[in-house]
Amino acid sequence: MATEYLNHIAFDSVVFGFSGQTLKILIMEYHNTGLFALPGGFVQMDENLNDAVKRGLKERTGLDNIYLEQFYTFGDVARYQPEIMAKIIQANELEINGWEWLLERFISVAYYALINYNDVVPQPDALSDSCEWYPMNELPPLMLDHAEIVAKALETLRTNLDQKLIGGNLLPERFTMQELQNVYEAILDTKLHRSAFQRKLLASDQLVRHEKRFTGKAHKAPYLYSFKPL
Amino acid sequence: MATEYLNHIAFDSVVFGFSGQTLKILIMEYHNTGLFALPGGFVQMDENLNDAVKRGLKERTGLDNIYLEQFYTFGDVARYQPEIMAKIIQANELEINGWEWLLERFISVAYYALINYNDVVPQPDALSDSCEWYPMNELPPLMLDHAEIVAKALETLRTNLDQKLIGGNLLPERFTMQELQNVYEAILDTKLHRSAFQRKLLASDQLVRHEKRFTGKAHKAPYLYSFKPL
DNA sequence: TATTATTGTAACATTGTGTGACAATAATAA
DNA sequence: TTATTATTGTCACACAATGTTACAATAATA
Repeated sequence: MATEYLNHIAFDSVVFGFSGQTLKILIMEYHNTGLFALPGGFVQMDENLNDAVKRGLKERTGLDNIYLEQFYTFGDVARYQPEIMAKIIQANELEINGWEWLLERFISVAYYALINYNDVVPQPDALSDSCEWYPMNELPPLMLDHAEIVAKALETLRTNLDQKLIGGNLLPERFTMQELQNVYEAILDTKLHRSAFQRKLLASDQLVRHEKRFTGKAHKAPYLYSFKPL
Repeated sequence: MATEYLNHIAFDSVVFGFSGQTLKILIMEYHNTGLFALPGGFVQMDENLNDAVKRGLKERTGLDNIYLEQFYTFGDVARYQPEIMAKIIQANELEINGWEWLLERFISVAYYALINYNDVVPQPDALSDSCEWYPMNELPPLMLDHAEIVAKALETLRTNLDQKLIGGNLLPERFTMQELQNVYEAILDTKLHRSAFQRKLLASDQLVRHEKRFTGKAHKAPYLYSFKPL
């Protein structure tokens, strides 16, 4: 057990989803501790770092092929707080023997993921009793430096949003222009001009227009779009 | 010795300098091995990751207060090649005892730095017999995945260049507009329009104009500029 | 004093975006 | 059947940023 993973190295994932006009992320709660944390994990001895993160996400979300991007590695000494890890181990009634490696200092490589909220039923891991969606403005207090990790993830997502046009990863395959605009507004936390937004995205040559979606409401039906495959 | 550093964790630095119209980086050569590598190092048990990198750069360049940015963490299994580390240890006629930790798998956190070429006399470390500037297009074959690290550093520098206006870190305190344009052209590997470049940088409100520089040439003398302090 | 090379800046064209307006249209109400 | 309502797709205009060209200013030389 102790030699299964690379010591001192962890990863954490900020998994973004979009539902009800707001941006949400996955947060786990550890058994009987009141401790909330980002879903994360460790790297097996014979495993690529990126593959370890994909494996972790697969376990939490059931999804393969997730849009995933590494954004920063957190390595301050201040994140070394063995009491917290000891508390988690004890709350799970585990013998410390075999888990000593968890009590050492860790550097954490952080990733963010964009997934379609409706594709997922979040699954806790063995040490946790829940893995749930939390709106970005209603996060519980997070352990260690996880609040800082979330803040940097959002900052990176915002700067990458326009250049990579990745907003669509938070939506189902087909979506309306209004839905896509809602995603952008939730991420950037600003109102955008409908006309300019539509013009810009159509001009980007990255969308395909499909059939209209008739919702039964008394107004013009919007077209559905999807992103062109790479 | 073995417990002084965090096992499995390394850092590498891509140190950019500018001289003779071309972008250069620092490369080290290990004693009697023909192996070339980026300057890097390891993180002490009680040291922040970012501080470890600053310490490493201070040893190679003598400079404090370097413009430094973390850009990616490399963690593929393929970078685990203990033969190479063994070769370096043997070439330095060291006993393997005490250096076993170097033969394990490492994850490397990569940073790039921008420094004023003329401020530096590169210093090799104990295992190396040289630390020298190499033009970007005349790099020697680099060990492990260091060529990939350099490529990603340049890519990141290019995308960050405009938004952060960091080009000035590669120049002396005062410089002409032409010199600054040369830096941008070397980094982006494209020609820029003199007029548009000058207009854009003056409009950015980040430059201070100083006295002219008289070079003795038969033409108008350019103004010197410096970046406004943060 | 004319010449030369380079610099600082203006002028115009082109492109991208902010802002508002308007016709098209899907359902409902009269 | 027709008017009404809300929303959508698109256009028009204004303004800002950038590409492109031109030209006067100027430091040294011929």
